[in-house]
Amino acid sequence: MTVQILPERFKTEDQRALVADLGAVLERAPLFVPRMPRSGKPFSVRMTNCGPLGWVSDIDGYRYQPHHPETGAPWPEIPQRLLDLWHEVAGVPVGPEACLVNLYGPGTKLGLHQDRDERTFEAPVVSVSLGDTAVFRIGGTTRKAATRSMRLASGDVIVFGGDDRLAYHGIDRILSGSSSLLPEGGRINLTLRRVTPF
DNA sequence: TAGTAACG
DNA sequence: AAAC
Repeated sequence: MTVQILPERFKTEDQRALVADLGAVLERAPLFVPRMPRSGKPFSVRMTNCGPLGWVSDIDGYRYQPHHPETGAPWPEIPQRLLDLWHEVAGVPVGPEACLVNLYGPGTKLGLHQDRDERTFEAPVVSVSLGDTAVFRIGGTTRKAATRSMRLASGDVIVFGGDDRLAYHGIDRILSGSSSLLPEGGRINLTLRRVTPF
């Protein structure tokens, strides 16, 4: 098992500081609704990004690009405390290039998927949970592999590395009202990724 | 197949 | 009815 869980890696004070950092990101890079390739069906999660590259999905497919799909502006910088986290836990001599910001409200789900649009899988994916607890599902590296459910609470960090870098995972449900961290409620997930080889 | 719906 |  190379999925590493760091429970409550961020205490309340640092979680609040992260939320403030994200407020600045959201001002410059508004949330957008991703859509499924081909069908154009909308996701229930809303997204934005920070970093040199951002992950987007629309009718043309999944990809990383350097600009916001609606404003055309470059993504804002990744907040320093997230860069610090990466350098502490990722175990690679380079920084992350993308930080996907996912906002989950009540009823938001994200189906089982792999993070596989990067051009390198050498670096792990580092994920931070903030706000309401999520019912998270994780499986193996094939769709048929058994899955298990676990809860992710505010401040928890997961590192997907090694054999589990390509593990299928998703969000079954958000436990609304389980945290008071976010003024509007809901959950934010931050996903730090290296996109290009190093 | 990062989506949905129907079924048991 | 919700979860799977």
